[in-house]
Amino acid sequence: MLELAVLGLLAEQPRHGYDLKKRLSETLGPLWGISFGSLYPALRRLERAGAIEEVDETATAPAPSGSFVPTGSLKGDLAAARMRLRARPSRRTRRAYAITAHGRALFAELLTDESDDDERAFAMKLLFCGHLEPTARVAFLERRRAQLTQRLVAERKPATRTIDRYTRSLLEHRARSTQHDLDWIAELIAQERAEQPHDRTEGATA
Amino acid sequence: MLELAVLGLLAEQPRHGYDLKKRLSETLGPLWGISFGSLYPALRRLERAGAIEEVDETATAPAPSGSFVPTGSLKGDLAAARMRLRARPSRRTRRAYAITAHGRALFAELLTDESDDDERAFAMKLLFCGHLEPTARVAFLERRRAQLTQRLVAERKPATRTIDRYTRSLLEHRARSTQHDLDWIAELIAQERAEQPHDRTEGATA
DNA sequence: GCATCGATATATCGATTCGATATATCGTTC
DNA sequence: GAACGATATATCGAATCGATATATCGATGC
Repeated sequence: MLELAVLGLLAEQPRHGYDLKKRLSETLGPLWGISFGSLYPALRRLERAGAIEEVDETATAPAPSGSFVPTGSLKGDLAAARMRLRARPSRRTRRAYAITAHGRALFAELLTDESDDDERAFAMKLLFCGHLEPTARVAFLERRRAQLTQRLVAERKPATRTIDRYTRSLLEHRARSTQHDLDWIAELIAQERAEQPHDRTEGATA
Repeated sequence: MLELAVLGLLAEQPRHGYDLKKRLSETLGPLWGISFGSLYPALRRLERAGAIEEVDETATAPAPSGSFVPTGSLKGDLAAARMRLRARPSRRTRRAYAITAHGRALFAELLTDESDDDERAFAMKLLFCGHLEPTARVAFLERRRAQLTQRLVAERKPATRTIDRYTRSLLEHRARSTQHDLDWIAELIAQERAEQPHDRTEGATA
């Protein structure tokens, strides 16, 4: 699962481990945040699998090297050089990784894989579902909706045994939370359909 | 954390592993449900620590051992024995565990431990917070409230970087969910205070 | 210059948990 | 009495976490 997140971020641009961790932690929050203890092993797994490769950090996005305009002023050049240095302050043998062609294929595969649909996987996939075709994206959201609907049915049925007051409160709250999630997904799907009114080949709902 | 759940359930009555798993899974749901791969090791850890002990399943609640009246009739004894067997259909060398005095102390300690306050721990503790003193229970809920309040502050502040549409939706939904959780906790606290209007030693809120 | 400090950064360890799997036993059915 | 499905214990490998170790850089103060 973590692989998906790493590949998704590296699909945008090369990054190093600490950066990946920061991005994921601030997006996923403390809950579902990842730790170094899982990130670095994951990076090595991906590298071993040929999905990512270590790259020179100077070779990153902005523009091909030597692109910044020479000002002609020494002072200006110095300032620019300092800026560049500031932009990549290399700490302890920083190792940047870039995604490979094989990595992109793996990313696409993980993104459409239906066998690992737990809470975490859904959140991760949603973050990157912009990479999916509109049709596939709706299918992904519908899958989640079906999952939540099914869960809600199970949660709505009254408990078979006598339960503690606090337990009951927890159960009730959880059912409400599931309903809340469901409404959200339904809203997302509605937005998708509004933007893609065509293509109704697969008869989902009415 | 799993230890807390096991001890909490065994505090009511002796149970065997499969039973514990069933109870916890149906209460905690698929999310936060436990697996055998963690339950059985946990049972052995607890047994090794002297917190639980294996007991004869016949020695459960109803009455102390040797309590059922010897009928004097061989036929009657046989029927009674059969009844007892039927009452506890022992599958593959079923092993029932009971909590020990030391286990109860450990349970109380885990229940009031403030160092492990993640989502899971909160749900688990809430299930058993009926065992706490009203004061301690309110403190526990207040701790959770503070935690959620803090999280909400972090989630409410707009993202520093430009984010994807789906990412933004996820972030917004998460903030709403946190608010939802917060309302729930506030309600629980209000109920507690309504029932325990005395004791306002520690000036929480107004 | 240079000592120190805090933020950045990679890495590893032990413990915990999960998911899958193996295996045994019981009750039921035919 | 064979076959089957539910009950039940157990273990394995992989993934992850939380803590910790270690290294490097930039800034500060002297």
